[in-house]
Amino acid sequence: MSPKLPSTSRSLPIALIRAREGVMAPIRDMLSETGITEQQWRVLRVLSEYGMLDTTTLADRSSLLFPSLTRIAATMRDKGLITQTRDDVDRRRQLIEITPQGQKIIDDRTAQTTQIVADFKTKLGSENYETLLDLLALLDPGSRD
Amino acid sequence: MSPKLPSTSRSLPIALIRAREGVMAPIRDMLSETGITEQQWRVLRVLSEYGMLDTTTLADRSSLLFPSLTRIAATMRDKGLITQTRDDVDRRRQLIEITPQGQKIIDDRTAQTTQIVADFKTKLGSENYETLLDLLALLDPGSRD
DNA sequence: GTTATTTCCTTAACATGTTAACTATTGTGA
DNA sequence: TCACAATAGTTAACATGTTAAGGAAATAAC
Repeated sequence: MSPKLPSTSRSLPIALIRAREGVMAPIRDMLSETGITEQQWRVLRVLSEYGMLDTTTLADRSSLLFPSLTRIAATMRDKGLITQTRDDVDRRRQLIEITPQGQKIIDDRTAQTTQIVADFKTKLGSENYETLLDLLALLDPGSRD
Repeated sequence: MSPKLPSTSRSLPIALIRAREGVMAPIRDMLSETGITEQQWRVLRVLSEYGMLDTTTLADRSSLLFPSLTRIAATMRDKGLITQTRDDVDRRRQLIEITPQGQKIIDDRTAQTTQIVADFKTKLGSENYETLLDLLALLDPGSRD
């Protein structure tokens, strides 16, 4: 006999989407004042943490697909948030770096962002929060099993 | 002193994105043969589970925004996967129902989908799997605290 | 050293995400 | 009943997601 599908209310993909909505809501509220998108914020965060990166590494660490990053980087370059330079050794490669103006966006929102994270930890409890990150990491295709 | 932002490798939004990528990968592989998208699949799943629904309820249960659902429904109607009818009592309201052709897509993939879900349960362990769903539900803005 | 392959990135095309403005229908209050 | 507000959806505009095709530079094969 044919097995039943799980109810959508107990579906892992849908639960992940909804959880993401919940987590992103306050972050989007914060970003709406800055004129940058959630993805642009992610790129700034990664560049701020790791310094100058090539496009491939940046896409990987920002969890963005290549074509998306191409467009996003062009937008951010036009806004003066990043710089793009060719790698002299391997001229296929492109190096991307955050500008002081980009870094300022991060710095100006650090306190708010920290508060948002703290609120979620409180909501879930520190232990649950860490457990959740660990379980999510198990589903990450990029992490080793 | 200004507090430090958490490393992006331990960021909840990014962890949710990556987990979703991992979960959706096999589902997308399955769907690529059918010619429908992940969101269209979700709409079919919800309609199959709940029967005829108005647009608002369908959008909510499918975790789709209104404008997205408007376009998706038009596409699915053209493909013959759903029907759209006006509510005679309240003519603002639109009722959407799955067609036999749409139901067939679900039925033909039930075994595969069930297997994918089973694989994830095995990968995480049944207990962790349920814990994960519970924790994700806590972040869902639609659920009661 | 020239062709084939691979790597890194861009472009294109279509679907969806997101916010805001807009239309049509229904409900309300004076 | 008439102005006003609320509700249900649509449309528009721009950004991103996703897959496929294309282009340029580096590498491998011969």
